[in-house]
Amino acid sequence: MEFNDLQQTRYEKLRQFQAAGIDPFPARVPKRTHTAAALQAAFDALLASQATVTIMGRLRTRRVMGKSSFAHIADDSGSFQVFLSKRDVGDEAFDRFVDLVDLGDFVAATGYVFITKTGEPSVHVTSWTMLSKTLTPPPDKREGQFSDSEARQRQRYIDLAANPAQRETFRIRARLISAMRRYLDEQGFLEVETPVLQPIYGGAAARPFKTHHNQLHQDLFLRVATELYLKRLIVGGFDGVYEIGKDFRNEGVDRFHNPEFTMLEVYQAFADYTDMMTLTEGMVAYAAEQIFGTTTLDFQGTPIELAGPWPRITMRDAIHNQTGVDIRECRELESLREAIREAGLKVEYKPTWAKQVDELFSECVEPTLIQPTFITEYPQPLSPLAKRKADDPMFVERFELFAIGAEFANAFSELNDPIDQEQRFLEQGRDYAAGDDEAMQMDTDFLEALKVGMPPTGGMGIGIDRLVMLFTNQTTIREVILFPHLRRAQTEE
RNA sequence: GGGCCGGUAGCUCAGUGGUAGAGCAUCGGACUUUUAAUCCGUUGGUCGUGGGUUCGAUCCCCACCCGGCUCACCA
Repeated sequence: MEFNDLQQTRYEKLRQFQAAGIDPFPARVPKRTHTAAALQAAFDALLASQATVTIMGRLRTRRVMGKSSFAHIADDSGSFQVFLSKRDVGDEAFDRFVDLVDLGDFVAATGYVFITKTGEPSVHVTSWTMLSKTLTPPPDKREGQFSDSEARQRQRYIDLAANPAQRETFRIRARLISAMRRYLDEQGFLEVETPVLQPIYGGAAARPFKTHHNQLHQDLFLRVATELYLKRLIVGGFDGVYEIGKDFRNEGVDRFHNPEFTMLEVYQAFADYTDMMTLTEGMVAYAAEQIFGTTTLDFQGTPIELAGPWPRITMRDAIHNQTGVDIRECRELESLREAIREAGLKVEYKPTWAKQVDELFSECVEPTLIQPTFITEYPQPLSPLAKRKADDPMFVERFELFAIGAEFANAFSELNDPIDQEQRFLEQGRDYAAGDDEAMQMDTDFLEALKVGMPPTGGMGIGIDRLVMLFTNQTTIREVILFPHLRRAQTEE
């Protein structure tokens, strides 16, 4: 193993521990009586009782003054000051603490609590134990100094260790997922797991990752969505199912996209897309309330109000309000383009009416949606798995949820007519042949399932990572994923 | 993929066509109530990689790698 200068110095201290008969990586650990936070909470009682306490963690700072020393020991809950003196721990133990322990090392300290001259609750140490030697020094004794985003993401373990505040993001992430799971469980939904490796991918407009099963000589795709399997389960008779898991999409990486990301999809029998709106706003508000005790979050200085009901605006109205263009009046590509021209909008031309509507919406409306908003009634060709509106088959019963200018969720009244669904797949196939490499594949087994009969069903998918961004006030998805995708670093030889 | 910006000590960053700088960390010394302790001294670099121009390149030019922002595409 190769060491740099700093690591070499620490390695030599490790050898000195061993020479003194002390294992720098002991298997047995003294019993921890308190975390830093617990010690703080119980401090007054401990001060009165003078009970013996033991805390353990990384040495974060150390101030040596000849024959005594102050230090801070940091654990997952926070940090706590300890005080050592030669008189109390003995010359040998004191010198070892000063000479052989480095910042970042794990140590245990036992003693009794007291308050320093300057009023800081502290542990007066009577003995200490080496728990684990660290060879690589912490980047800086000051928190938050390890700030290079590339280094932080490549070596997340240093980021988390050096920037304890960073751990809070991932605690909130865990609590958010936990809260959503609890909400759905309490409503009677069944959590299920469906295949990640799929012979036919579908359920979203996206390019897949392709892999191969050697023994079966079979190409497989990593799922881009869980939708089509979850709907098969509704066919099977479950009233409500959900899955929280990774989807994989072979696309670019930016502040809203990671090639693998976490999605919640939920399906409810005998329900429609309006029920999904109620479910979505209820679940998100519940999670915020559970985690923060409030439904008002701050995102980059803007208060975001999550308490429902959220505005429900049709795509037609949203576009009309923002641009004056009425997509109901312009039902042909040419007339729509004409209206866009007349309105003086800078919108790229798209090959079909539906895609032109989508472009118009994305450019002119989406960035304006800061507070949670449901946009409803999408053009049918953009929605190959959604049920048509009874009074206007050019549109479907669908909504997407937007906030902070980005899309969060997508939901519809699920198409359960196998004949219509087959036509939609065929239409997708034509799109694919025409060069749309994100179009879905014909899934004949899914059609077989629909032939067996699927009740009217509402379905919804929501991007967990983006929700975590909103909940943790982060502007890039990389900050809410522990190990985001990065290009391979240059080979280090 | 396009445009713009960046990569210098372990970390955070200055800087220059002529021997490479600071703070913190490291190392040595002083110090028994410190608070990112303080004080004195010290070590540490293939200046992202590879070419080119030049007497001389970390600096100028070209290509590439990695990252950030942004545009395009998408949850």
